[in-house]
Amino acid sequence: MSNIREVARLSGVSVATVSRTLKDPRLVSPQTRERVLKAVEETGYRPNLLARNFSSGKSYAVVVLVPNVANPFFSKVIRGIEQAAQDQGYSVLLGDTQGKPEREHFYAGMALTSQADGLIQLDCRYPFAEKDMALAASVPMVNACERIADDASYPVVELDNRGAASAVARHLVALGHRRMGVITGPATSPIVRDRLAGFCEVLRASNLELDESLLVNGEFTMSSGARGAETLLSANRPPSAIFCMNDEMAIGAIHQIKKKGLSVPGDISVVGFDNIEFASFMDPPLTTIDQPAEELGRRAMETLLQMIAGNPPEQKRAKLAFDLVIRESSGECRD
Amino acid sequence: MSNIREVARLSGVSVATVSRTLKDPRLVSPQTRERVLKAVEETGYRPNLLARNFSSGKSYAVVVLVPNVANPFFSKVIRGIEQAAQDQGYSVLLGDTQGKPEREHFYAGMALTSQADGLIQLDCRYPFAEKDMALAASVPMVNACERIADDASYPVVELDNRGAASAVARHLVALGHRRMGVITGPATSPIVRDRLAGFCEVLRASNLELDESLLVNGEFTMSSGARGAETLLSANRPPSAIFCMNDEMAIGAIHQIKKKGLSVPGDISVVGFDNIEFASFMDPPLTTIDQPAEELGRRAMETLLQMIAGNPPEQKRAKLAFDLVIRESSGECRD
DNA sequence: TCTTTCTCCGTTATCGTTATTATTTATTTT
DNA sequence: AAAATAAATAATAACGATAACGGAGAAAGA
Repeated sequence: MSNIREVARLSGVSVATVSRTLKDPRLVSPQTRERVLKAVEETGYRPNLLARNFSSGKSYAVVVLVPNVANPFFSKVIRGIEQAAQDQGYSVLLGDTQGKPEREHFYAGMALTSQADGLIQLDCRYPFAEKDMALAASVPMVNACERIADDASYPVVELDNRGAASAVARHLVALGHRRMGVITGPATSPIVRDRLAGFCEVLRASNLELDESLLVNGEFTMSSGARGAETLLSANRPPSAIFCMNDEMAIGAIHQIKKKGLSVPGDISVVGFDNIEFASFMDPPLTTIDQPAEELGRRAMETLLQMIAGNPPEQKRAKLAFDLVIRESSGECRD
Repeated sequence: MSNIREVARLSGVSVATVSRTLKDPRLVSPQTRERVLKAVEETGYRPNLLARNFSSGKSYAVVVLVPNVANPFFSKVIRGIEQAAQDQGYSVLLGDTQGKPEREHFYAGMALTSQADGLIQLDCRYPFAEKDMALAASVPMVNACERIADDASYPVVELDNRGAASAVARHLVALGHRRMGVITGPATSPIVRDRLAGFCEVLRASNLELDESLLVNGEFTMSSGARGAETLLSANRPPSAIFCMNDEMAIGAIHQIKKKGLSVPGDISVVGFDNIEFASFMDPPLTTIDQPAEELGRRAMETLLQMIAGNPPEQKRAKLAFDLVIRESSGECRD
C-alpha cells in the first residue's frame, strides 16, 4: 500500500503539499495540484484513515448498543442511525449486547479506548462498568427509544410513550371494552412504566381499573406474548382486550388466542406497539402504535454528533409523536 | 485522557515497561508489575487503541455489507458474524447498502483506507468501484448467503440452495401438486437461479413442467410477495401451490390469498424460505426451509479472519445443510 | 526602490503505542 | 572472585498523516 511519502516523491513535492492537496485543494497552485493528483492516480494512493484518525484523536465512529439486532424495530432504528452517521462521515460499530451487562461493558468500553467517539444506548441500562464510571462521564452518549433508569444526565430521544398508551386505552374504551389485560415488557424498563401509567390514567378517568391479575410481564418476544395470552385466557374472568407493549408479543398473543379457537377481534381485541412491517400483514392486521423508528435513530445520531462536536445538545428530552394505526385486530366489545 | 507516558512517569519506569506489563505481564518483574498496575489504576489509564491499531497497521474491524439490516434473516446472519468477531477481538462496522452500488462502494472503500481489515458481502455484487479494482484485489473478502456473480475468486459460505429448493419441490409433488407457481427474488441473484434450478430439476424428474407464466419476480419483500400472489391468482389457470423464495414474500402471498377469500393450504399451498422467527407464528404457520442463519454468519466471519491472518481459507465453497420445516401452510392438493 | 502583503510550499514536531536494540542489573558458572 | 549468562528495563525509532511555523518569491502599495 502506497503512502503519502511515495506520492510526494513521485510528484516532487513535500508530504505537506500532498496532504493539503487532498484536504483543501484551494491551498495549492493548479499546476502542483495536477501533478499531485496525477501521482495519486498512478500510485492508487488512498490516505490511511487509521493514521488520520490517530492524528486527529478521533475515530469517526460511534458504537450502537442494541439488545438484539434481529428485532425489527431496533433494526429500523439502526437504519436511521446509520443514515445520519453516513451523512456526516461517521461509521457505525454494531454492539449487539444480547441484553447482557458484560457485553454492554465491553462495547461501551470502546468509547474509552478511542475506538468510538460516542455511543447510543438503545437499552435502559447505564452501559459502563462500575470501575469505568469516572472516565465514562466524559463520553458523549445518547439514549434512544429507552431511558436509562435513575439517570437524567444523558439526552434521550424517545416516543411519547405515555401519550401513546393513553391513545390505545381511549381507543379500547371507545370500543366498549371494560376489562382489559396488558402484556408488558420487563418491569425494569422505564418505557414500560410510562406506557402503563398512560394506559391506567385513561382507565381511571373512565372509572375503570386495571385488574392486577390481568397484568403480565413479557420479554418483547413472540413466545412471551403467546405465554402471556395463555395466562390471561386462563384467568378467572379473561379480558375482552389485550394491550401488548410491542408487536411481536401481540403477534404471539394472537397466535395463541386463535390456537384456543377464539377469534380476534371477535372474542378478544389485541393491540400492539411499534408498527413493524409485519403488523399489517398479520391476520387480522394489527392495530398498533406507529413509532417513527428511523427518525428516532436519526435524531439520536444527530444529537450525539452535536455532543461529539462539543456543543451541548439542543434538548435533553426529545419526545416524538406517535400515531395510532387502527387496523382489524381491535373491534367492538361483545361481552 | 491519560496516556502511557503518564503511567510510566507515575510508576517510575519507561513507557516500554508499561507497554510490556499490559501486553505480557510475565516479561516484567513482580514488583514493577505491581507498581505499574497501581499507576494504571490511579490514572484510570486505558490504552488508546486508535494508536495501537495505527501502530500495528490493522483496525481489528471488519465491515459487513448488507442490503437491509431490517431484514430478519440478514440480521440473524449479522448476529452470527458479530459473535464470531467479538470472540476474536474484532468489531463489526455496519454497512447498510440499501442495495445501492454507491453505498457499496463507499463501505467497501473502508477496507482500502485501513478502516477495516476485511469485508463480508451479503449481496451478490462485487462491491468495489471500478477504479478500485486493482487495490481491492488484496482485500480479504468473503461472500455469505449470496454469491458474487461471475467471480469465483472469493470464498463463499452459503446454503445448499439447489438442494433446498429440490426438497421443497419434492414435498409439494408428494402432496399431489402438479401446477406450481414460483415467486423468485431479483433475477440477477445467483441463489435465485440455484433455487430455481433445484426446483425445476425435481419437476422435470416428475414429468411436470414449470409454466413460464407462473414464474414471477419478487424483491424479497412482503409487498412484492403480495403482488406476486395477485399475479399468480389472476392467471388463466392459477397454481395449486406457490414456492416463495423467502418468508417475507410467503407472508405477503398468504395475506393476499386470504384477502381474496381463498384458504391456505385449502385452496393453495404456500412454502417459504429462511425460517425467520415470524414463520411459525403465522396463520397458518409457514412451511419453509430453515437456514442456519447465525452459523452462516459465524462461518463467514471465521473464514474472513483466517484470510486476514494471512492463511488461505480452508475451503472456497462452504455449503451448509438446510432443513425442510413442514408446518401448516402446505397441504394435499385438492384439485 | 523599498516595504508590505499574500500565495505557495517545505521542514519538522506531534499524536500514543509497539518493536527493536542497547544497557543495566541479577544470577549462575567456573 | 571473575566471567559468562540471563533477566529486566531503558532509549529510541518507527507507523502515516496533520498542523504549526517559517521561508521564498511574487504582487501590490508607498
